[in-house]
Amino acid sequence: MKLTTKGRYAVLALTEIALSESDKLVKISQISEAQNISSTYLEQILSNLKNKGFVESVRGPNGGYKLALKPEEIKMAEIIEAIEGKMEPKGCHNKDVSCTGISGRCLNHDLWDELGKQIELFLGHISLQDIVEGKVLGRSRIPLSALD
Amino acid sequence: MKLTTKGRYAVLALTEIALSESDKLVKISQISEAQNISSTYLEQILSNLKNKGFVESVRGPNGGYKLALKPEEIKMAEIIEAIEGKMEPKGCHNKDVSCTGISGRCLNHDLWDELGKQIELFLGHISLQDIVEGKVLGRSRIPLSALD
DNA sequence: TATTTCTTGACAAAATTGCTCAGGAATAAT
DNA sequence: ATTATTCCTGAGCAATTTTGTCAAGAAATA
Repeated sequence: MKLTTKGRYAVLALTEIALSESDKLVKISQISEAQNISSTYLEQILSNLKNKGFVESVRGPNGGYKLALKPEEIKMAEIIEAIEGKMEPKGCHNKDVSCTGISGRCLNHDLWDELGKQIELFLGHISLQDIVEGKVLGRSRIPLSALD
Repeated sequence: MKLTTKGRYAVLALTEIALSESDKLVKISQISEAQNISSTYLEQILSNLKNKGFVESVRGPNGGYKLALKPEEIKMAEIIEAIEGKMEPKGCHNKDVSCTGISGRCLNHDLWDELGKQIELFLGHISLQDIVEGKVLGRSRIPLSALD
């Protein structure tokens, strides 16, 4: 799993865009100043977000970015995955040769798989609209109990 | 949040120890060979796990490690936190000056806080015993819905 | 005493992160 | 047409983190 500033900046940038009046273009310089993030770094990120279809851009004076989708349609998991790549908390790195251990199979594989699934479930259910409306706190849940 | 090989190796090592007959000492060389992990690297990790109270050690011929607690008492979150440090997916890095944005406050802070909470909830409910018994798969859950 | 095993700390190669920089291309206002 | 503005792209790079290695030693046992 991976979660770097790049992914967080992406969410932040999209949040800023979502907060502006609909269809009003938001410039990189605005986001950069508002959030105190390097504008050249943001350029990379927004260019990427554009290629992945989250935003549309207009060049030239008074240009900028706007959302290409409705805020309800943009899920956190999609943003992070687009920017950081597939988030699979790599299990045992040697699934080929070893991964045997004393037990004969890799018991940890399941753990990292399921953790990845949990993260994706969580982020996959939080939309940009939820962020804008502040409906995030208190949504995490205790996992299911071990079955007997 | 952080999850590197060090943390995964720690879980793996403890799993190997938990799988051996109770009170039988497990050597680093055994774990190293079984899982194909550098033994000198494992030394660091196990030494750390010992200092944090997860295992006890015996030096000399036929020495090794054994669990200092019952497998049910050792939770994944504790292991990872002991090895990798507090896992707080740092929200906005500038909570002091900026963090204002167009909106006037940092709306993303909640997201990373809650994600951190979700991860800790998940890993805090999976014990070493669960791992040994293979009771991990299928325990992740969909988050709560946004309240209206 | 010799061997085995854990213990500790310093160090280093490799990978990743978090940017900067230099140029370019499109658009709009003049 | 010219100029200013804005997005776009790729290269490169310093700092940090990761993932170890290595050397020296201490405790225990045979």
